[in-house]
Amino acid sequence: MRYPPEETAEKHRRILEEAAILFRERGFSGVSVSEIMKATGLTHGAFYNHFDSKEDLIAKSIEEASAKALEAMQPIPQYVKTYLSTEHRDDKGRGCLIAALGGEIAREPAAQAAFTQHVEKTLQGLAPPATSKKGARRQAIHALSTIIGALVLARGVSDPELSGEILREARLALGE
Amino acid sequence: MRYPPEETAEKHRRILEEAAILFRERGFSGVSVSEIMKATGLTHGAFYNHFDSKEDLIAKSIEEASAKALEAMQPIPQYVKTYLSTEHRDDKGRGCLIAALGGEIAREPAAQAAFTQHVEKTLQGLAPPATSKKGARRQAIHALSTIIGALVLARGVSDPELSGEILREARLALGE
DNA sequence: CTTTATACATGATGATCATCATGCTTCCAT
DNA sequence: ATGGAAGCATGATGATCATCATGTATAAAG
Repeated sequence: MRYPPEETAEKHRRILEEAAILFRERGFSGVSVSEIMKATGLTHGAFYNHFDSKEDLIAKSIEEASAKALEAMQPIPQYVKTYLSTEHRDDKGRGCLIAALGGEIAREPAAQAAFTQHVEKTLQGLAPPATSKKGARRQAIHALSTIIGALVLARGVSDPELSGEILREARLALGE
Repeated sequence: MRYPPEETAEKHRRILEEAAILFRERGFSGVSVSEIMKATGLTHGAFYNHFDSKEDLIAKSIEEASAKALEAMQPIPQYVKTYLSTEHRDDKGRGCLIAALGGEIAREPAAQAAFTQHVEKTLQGLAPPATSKKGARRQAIHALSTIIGALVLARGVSDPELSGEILREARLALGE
């Protein structure tokens, strides 16, 4: 049956939200369209009323995750600290898009435009043009690269001690 | 038909080699068992004479890629330079295992033991206990994290200028 | 108050896979 | 030499998907 536009828009939002979480948790190919729809309380049939294809959803869900991440950004020192926490390491679904999906995005052309925007905006958030200090841009690239790499390592490694060491040492190497 | 042991061993090696390349290029779920076998000149039927399952192959191919990577290791300055080159960025198949598959390995329990070994050995290669300088271990973790993160970013971004900037600035931030 | 299009559910469809079953041929142990 | 098993190819099997087709109830347009 037909539904009022607000309800439809709300469902659309929730599909995006669930997709953004599930994709970060299990990867693009690790989650089926059906699962995403089920997670939002609908069935697979409704999917194509909201998106053109799974690829389309992937691109849009990256924008969704990006927007939320940019809202929560902080100056470098605090950002590094929360980014390299064990809580972030253990909460992929709500965590950094880049660390969770960067590798797969490199193979998913449909996702790269949104990803590029996200990276550029994140760098600008870390090195505000207002500050415009010499080397601020380089420092942003350096810090972002380091925390992403460290998080990927800390998540992939099965030894909890090594995982913790990586987080800690990367934090210290970035000065606190 | 039956084949002499040397031929069989050689085929086994080539399956591993092709798998290690294809997985890095397209991800674990992006490559089928059939494709890998075809790439080595065999058919899918022979696969289970060599490995227990695809998961088994994944674990073994990580060991294969790791061994080759460790052979080619260098002291940090040179390592950083070649790691953050556009050539490495554009040759995922023969490049760093961690940057190409780190994200997926975090979701593949069967792969994590081999991955953990690889990370630990790489760190030891970058911070030789012989050198045993204060902070060598931290420096190794820092450098490795940074180059991995930078490579993931440079590969995922569709703007070639941004991609190049990331490689360059990360290199400079690590002191040339 | 009709009419129409929308949003959804259920149920195909066709493709892709990992894995298994079978049979043939050749190596190897006896 | 000979019986058995190894190594491979071909061809199931069954599961999982993305996507499409259809029916239906209702909101919105006229």
